[in-house]
Amino acid sequence: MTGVNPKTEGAGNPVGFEVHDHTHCIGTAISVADKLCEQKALRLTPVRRKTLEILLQEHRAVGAYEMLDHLRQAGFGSQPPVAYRALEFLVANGLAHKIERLNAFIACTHSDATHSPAFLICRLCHCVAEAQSTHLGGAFIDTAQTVGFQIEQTMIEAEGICPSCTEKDGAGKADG
Amino acid sequence: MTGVNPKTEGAGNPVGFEVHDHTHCIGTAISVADKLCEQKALRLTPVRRKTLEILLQEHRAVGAYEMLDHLRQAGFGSQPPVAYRALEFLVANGLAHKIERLNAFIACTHSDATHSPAFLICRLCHCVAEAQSTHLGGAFIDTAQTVGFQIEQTMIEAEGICPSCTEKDGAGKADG
DNA sequence: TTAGTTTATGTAATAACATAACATATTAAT
DNA sequence: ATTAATATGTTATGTTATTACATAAACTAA
Repeated sequence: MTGVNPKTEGAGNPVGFEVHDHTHCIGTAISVADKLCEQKALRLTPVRRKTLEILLQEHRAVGAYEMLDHLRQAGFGSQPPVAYRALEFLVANGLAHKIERLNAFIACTHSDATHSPAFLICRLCHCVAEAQSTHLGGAFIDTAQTVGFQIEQTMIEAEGICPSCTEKDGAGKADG
Repeated sequence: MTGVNPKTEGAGNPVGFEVHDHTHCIGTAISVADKLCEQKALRLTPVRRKTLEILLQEHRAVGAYEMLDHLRQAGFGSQPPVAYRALEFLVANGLAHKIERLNAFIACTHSDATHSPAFLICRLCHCVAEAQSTHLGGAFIDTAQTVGFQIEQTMIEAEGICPSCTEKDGAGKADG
């Protein structure tokens, strides 16, 4: 369904469009989440922690029902709210993001601060990379200010083809 | 459900965050659509035309099932594909956009050319304004190029509070 | 400790959004 | 008129998400 087989991923495999030590990044992210929850007096309960771990392991956008399968296998409840509530908690606290385009969720890779996420979504394999959006083009901000709209949150989702799929798909679509 | 009552809108009412002659803009948009379809040898059939008219009249994001209600009342089929197909046609040909955040559709207000839409979505009344995104911040584009991702389509959806709701909501949240 | 409160989890039921598949009808081309 | 292509109507089903309510665990204040 996604074109990615998460079971074959491991440390050193290419994920998120680049090679990195995946095991390390999971551990780091969990530590960061722990610290954040301690600071904010949030409860990173077993389901929530497990949900975050699954997102980190998969390292791609995971649908709520797919997450539910994982959670059930891990011994948690098997009804939709179990997954939706855990995901909601993670999103609300900046530990994960929802990719609207895919109706799916992904672990945040920049947990250090509140940020406007920007995503690169591969339409072939559904891999997702999170970029630092930092700020939008001035024209957009200007429009908002001119009409008196107060922006609270901005979402940028770019759809296209990831480097891995560009290779598989043939050189015809790449210019280099 | 949406906080907006479309039935009370008319020429001169504030819609899309600013006052304008709504009747005029509907007529213009339909003309543009007619011309575009003629040029591209596309068929703006009765259901499709009616669907576009409804989007233009509402001047806000309309869900597929809400659209279906309208279409049924206008004598068209009453099953989901009727609405989804018409909306798909409009979106595919740049006459409408899907707001992923709301699972809803809105008429395009810049039909003159292919463009990357950017939306301002009011989280209180679900009004939507379309801005010209033109281009994104360089950092984002750079990231894509660096990792070798080929962007095909970009979606920007900003959520916040529209000027109309800012007024109603009290001055507490506004700074002016 | 206990009682009361808040927060989180489990489950059932259902709502909301979307598509597949197939029959019929319309349009365009010959 | 015949054929092919496109569009519509309808049935059925798949997918995503929420409401509502019962139970359990964690916190608070005696």
